[in-house]
Amino acid sequence: MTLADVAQAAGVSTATVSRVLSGSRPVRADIARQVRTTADRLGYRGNGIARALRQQRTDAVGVVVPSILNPFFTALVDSIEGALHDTGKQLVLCDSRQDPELEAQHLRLLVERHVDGIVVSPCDATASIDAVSRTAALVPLVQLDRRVDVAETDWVGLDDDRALGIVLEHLHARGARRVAFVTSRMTNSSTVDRLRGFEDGVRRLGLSVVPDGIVLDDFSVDSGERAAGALLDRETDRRPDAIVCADDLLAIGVLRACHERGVAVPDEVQVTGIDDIVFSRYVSPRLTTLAQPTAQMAEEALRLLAQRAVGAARDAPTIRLALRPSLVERESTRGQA
Amino acid sequence: MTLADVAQAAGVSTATVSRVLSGSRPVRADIARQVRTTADRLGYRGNGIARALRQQRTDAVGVVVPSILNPFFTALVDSIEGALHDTGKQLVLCDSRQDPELEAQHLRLLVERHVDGIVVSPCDATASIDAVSRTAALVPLVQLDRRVDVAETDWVGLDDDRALGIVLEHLHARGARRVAFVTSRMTNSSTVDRLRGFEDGVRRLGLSVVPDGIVLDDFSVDSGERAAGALLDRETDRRPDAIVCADDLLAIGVLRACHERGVAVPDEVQVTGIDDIVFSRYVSPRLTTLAQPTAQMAEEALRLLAQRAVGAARDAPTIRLALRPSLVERESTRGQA
DNA sequence: ATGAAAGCGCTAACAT
DNA sequence: ATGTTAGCGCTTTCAT
Repeated sequence: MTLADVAQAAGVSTATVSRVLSGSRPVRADIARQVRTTADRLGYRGNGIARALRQQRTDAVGVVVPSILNPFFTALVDSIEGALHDTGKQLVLCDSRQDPELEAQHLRLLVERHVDGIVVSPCDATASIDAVSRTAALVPLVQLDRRVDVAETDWVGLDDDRALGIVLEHLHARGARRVAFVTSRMTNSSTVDRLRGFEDGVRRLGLSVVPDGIVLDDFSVDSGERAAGALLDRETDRRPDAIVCADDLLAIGVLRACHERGVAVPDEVQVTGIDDIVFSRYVSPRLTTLAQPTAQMAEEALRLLAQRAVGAARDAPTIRLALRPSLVERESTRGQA
Repeated sequence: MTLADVAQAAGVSTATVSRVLSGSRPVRADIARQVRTTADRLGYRGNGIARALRQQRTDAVGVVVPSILNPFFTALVDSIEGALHDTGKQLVLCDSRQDPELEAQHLRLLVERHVDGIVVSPCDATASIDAVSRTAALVPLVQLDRRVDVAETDWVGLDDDRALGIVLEHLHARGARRVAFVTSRMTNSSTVDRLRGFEDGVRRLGLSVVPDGIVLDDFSVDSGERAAGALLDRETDRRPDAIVCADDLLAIGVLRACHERGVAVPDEVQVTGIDDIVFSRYVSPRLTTLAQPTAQMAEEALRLLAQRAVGAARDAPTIRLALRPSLVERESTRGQA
């Protein structure tokens, strides 16, 4: 069942059928109707592969994330899928499982698949450099959230410096003075930027960091729980009065550790996260956190991709779009003083 | 940069280059080496679109889920992505947002994209029938988790009858006698099957259901919280001593409602979920639930798809694979009596 | 073992 | 406004 079959059955040329079905050029109304009826009757479907080969465009975009199981990336993928669908494109989803090799392999496959563009959140700030820059040389590519510092690609993400500033100002205004920071190992850009933002904010606001107050593990509930354990099981004067977390998973772990020890949140210790994942609203106490504008991030990323797709802007200067986070005040920090 | 370019540069025919790079037929060792070197030097990439057109195979599988934001489907998609990658295929992800129209549109696009197969969890037991059966007539298709009852497709999912049986036996053994069931509206197959399983189990074990003890809303934390509110804010003798939930989101909402009211779990009320989403381990008390074997489900689904792909089994009798859930005992039900 | 050439199904340039 | 035809890049007969 091909265009040619429809053309023959309708007694017209393949070009006419193509024009009718794609609407690419005007066709006499009665012929158009006739073609459409015939196509319908035969159950003609169209072949996106043949079209893609001819048009050099697949209407597919590849997305590579470190872990779809991380609720933040789930939300991001959801936003991207929605935005893509609005423009008639589809999403090829790849999970790098935090493995640079697997990530590189996925990128290679996406290039072979000739996707129209690639959105990637590189799992490792250094180990991902090669694959990302090689790929960017072949296909429009935009980095989202995490990035590697190679000059030649656009990036959309959170303004991490400002993010930590907002959190620390909030905590400071609510009476916090001796803080701790629970984060992941410094293998990705978000982590690095957030640590810098934390240190800048501490200095600026005249806060102090408790001894061994910066704990590095990975983005998971369990490691948040461990980290908080270490911060809470010590003499009162070395305990923090606020624990800032680099993401919500860690913060939820911290809340669990507090609950376990009967440490009152927010009265004894205030706790904050980043991302505003769905579950941050459902823990007790509900988590104060910084929401990432995932819908806007997705939209901007795809806009940049589309821009690079047209030859003109192919080697325009690259853009870094740092979006503003918004504080979601809930119950794990104190009310207005 | 095409095969022809490589062929010319290496001084051989395109056929030879193709044979070398795909390994489809033996080629003299020195020529092979020469071809590979040339391809490397030129940075030749290969064009999956052209290959797909010629081979009538895209190495892509479409996946359509009701909502990627539901952690159960996230886990399922993750499992599918992993299993696909192991077989060199990629995943085209579509979210129907619980909308049968959107779902139908996604299915149509996947057919046009000529994916090798489709895995779908239909969002509506009746409204999805048309699109699913039409699609199944054109492409190998397997239903996963939810299904519509059309004869012509394979299905892989949980043994829902048995699932509720296991839960109720567990609760009964732990002293529960007057139970309630919190579930979603009867618009999808899982829901229908689970309700039947619940009613069968109640009868078999001689349990009683409290008045208005079956609450229908949707699969969300908020609706679980509402439902539990209605069950708990009543005279003691009309309260359930166990609340069975049709998924973990509902159960987490129920736990919140209990916490809010100071109702002790599991001492006053026992609570169970289904799915074993990641967060069920991180609520307080940790949730007793029924784990779905998502990895196995994904694997079986893809196996069935591959089977249908070969012409032979194209119209073999359809298969329904009901997998056995496993109980994960945590803190929201009582210990061994 | 290698090459020549057909053709997968479509669109777009060109001709009428 | 419509038809004819080349060709997107690859794999796979078929012939040698």
